[in-house]
Amino acid sequence: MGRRIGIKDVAAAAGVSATTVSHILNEVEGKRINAETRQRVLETARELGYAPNGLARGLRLKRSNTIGFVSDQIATTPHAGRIILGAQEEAAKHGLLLLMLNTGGDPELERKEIDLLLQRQVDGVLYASMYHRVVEVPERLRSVPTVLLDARSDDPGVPSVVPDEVLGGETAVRELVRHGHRRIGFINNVDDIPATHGRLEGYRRALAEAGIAEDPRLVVAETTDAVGGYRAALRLLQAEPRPTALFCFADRLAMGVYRAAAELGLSIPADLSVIGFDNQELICDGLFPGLTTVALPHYEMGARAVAQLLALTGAQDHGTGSASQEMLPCPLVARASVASPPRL
Amino acid sequence: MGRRIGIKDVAAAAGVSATTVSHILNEVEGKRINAETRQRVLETARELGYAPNGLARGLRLKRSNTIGFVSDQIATTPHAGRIILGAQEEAAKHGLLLLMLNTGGDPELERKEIDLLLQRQVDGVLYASMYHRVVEVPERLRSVPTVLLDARSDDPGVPSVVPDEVLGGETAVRELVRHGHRRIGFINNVDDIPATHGRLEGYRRALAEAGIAEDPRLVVAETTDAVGGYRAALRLLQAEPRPTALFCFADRLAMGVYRAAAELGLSIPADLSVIGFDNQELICDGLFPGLTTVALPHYEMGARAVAQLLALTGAQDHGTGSASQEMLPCPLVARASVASPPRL
DNA sequence: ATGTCGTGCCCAATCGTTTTGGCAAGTGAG
DNA sequence: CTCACTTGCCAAAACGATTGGGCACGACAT
Repeated sequence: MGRRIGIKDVAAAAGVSATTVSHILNEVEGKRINAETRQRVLETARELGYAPNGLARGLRLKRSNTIGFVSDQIATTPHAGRIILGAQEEAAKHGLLLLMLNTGGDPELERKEIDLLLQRQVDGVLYASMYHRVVEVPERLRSVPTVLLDARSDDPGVPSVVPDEVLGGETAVRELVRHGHRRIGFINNVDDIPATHGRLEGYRRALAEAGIAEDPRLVVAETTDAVGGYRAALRLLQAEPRPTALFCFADRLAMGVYRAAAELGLSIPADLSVIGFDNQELICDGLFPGLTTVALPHYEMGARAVAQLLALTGAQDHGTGSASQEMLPCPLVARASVASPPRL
Repeated sequence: MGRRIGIKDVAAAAGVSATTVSHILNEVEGKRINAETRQRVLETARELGYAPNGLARGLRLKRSNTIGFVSDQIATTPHAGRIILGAQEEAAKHGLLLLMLNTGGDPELERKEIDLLLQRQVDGVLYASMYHRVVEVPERLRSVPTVLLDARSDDPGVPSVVPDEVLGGETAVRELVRHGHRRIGFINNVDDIPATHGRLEGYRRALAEAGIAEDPRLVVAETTDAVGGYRAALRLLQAEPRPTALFCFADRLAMGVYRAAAELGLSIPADLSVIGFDNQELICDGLFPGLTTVALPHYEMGARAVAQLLALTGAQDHGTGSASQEMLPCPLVARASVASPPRL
């Protein structure tokens, strides 16, 4: 079991000092190296398959080229994988690796785990939430550049990346308006979170923009699951005149809406158009007809968060400088559940 | 911005040498320390909030307390989060952190990323697949303890953790038999992967065990999505006599089965019992009635894989020794889609 | 011959730990 | 008083990289 080969091995093989090897491999400015020597060293390094020891380098440079990914539950929610993926790929582009860590929402555990991260000398931390919400940044993280992911802070000095809920709501409703709908119901969520308020606001803006008066009977709030969607749809579809389209706070609600529509003998999209939110492929593709929806930009959020972190660590000032609370648009994903309203 | 405090700071504050502090904090055997000194050092360490520098320690110990988690696409598939979670939590129990990395199935990228991991001196690698399959272990990983996760190798020397597909199939069909079903259809997958063969084998064993002759017309293979399930169900439910229960290779297929049943005027579970596989909560809870299914033990697989890795690194021999190809059972998750068959 | 300068390389210190092999002081026996 | 032994601690050498400050040598001018 041969020891991993180190810089000294290369130096010895090439007949120079470790210093010189380091200068060459790192292309240090202001150091004069004979072209021939450089060539020789580069070649021996390649032949020997030399790769620097990250720990040693990190120790010396006080940088680990590693960023911590702390999340409450993210690893367990379905679409969250794309956040991780986005972050990981963007990080990889810059030679960074992600140290994953799930707190399960337990503050005690969170404290311990963050300490573990800091011990590992992470260059920065992504503090991610499983759904868009407002959080406090743990005290421990003050000492290291931190970006909030799918979460934001009340302190405007803390950088964050979240979806633009308002614009997302607008996008959904505009799509319905575009197809000619004027009586549009909205099944909202009941929780007091940014998405609830934001999407409602977007719904209203899109209606206003189209010159449609809001009918309060067309907005209901329900628990965000299929049963909630079912109940809400039954209620909404009793209103007179009956709405020709429903905007669901979440795709899961739409599952219930489909069932309600089937029971009422309404065909989607001929009699009723439905649009969701989240773009959970399992649901959207599983329903028939396919559910048109608005996607949360998970991948992009992950990527942007890493980019922000990089900007932060680049700047000397941790915090006030280039920190920004970024909002990403939620794109429409058209499938087959939206059509023109039925002729009366 | 005060420098992080190191072991020397503690030593100075406590009036002893760094050596002594190290001995005390690491509870080194065979070193005699005065009880009073020990107390004093422990206290100053706590007061100062000392935490060892992981990089320095790793460099010295040649262990990074970090394990690499390499996956093809895992971060993007829905239930995969639980694999990560299981691995992460088990790792955390032993003070290990997970370095995440997604190859996207690109071998070139995979090679580069694995090199990155090795540079970081990971203590071991979890090589995970997004679905149970047979893989080759990349050459690069030969130099470090590796465990396959939701994948296995043809080389029996390579340890791995996978779900027990056969037993899972048996579990599903037994549950139907237990409720009195004797005509049980199976909608299988079309791909040539272990799950396809395993679950079919399980189906057969359960039938045999119950003394039911297999009717080839009751087994069909379809693409694993709602549309496939729909088509397959229409076909199966035409057989005479009509099956009273369907076992679906995947929950997604069940979505289509529900639709087909509704169209045929069959009520679930009164007229038709349905059982799925995967336990994708989004689907199982979203369907009405809730889908009884067999769960893939994602969390446990992640945890077991870490445990195996630990066993490997403990043993001196990388490979042949305690390496095992482990199969985990898939537990039944009962909801509301299975009942006794209708009286004829 | 002496001084000056550029070129090409290397020495040694450093990062923060762990660990080996001590050493000084105390204790008890002879 | 000397010797042997224990107790409690510490100095210094790793680990593998980076880097500031050289040093030796040859070329060229004076």
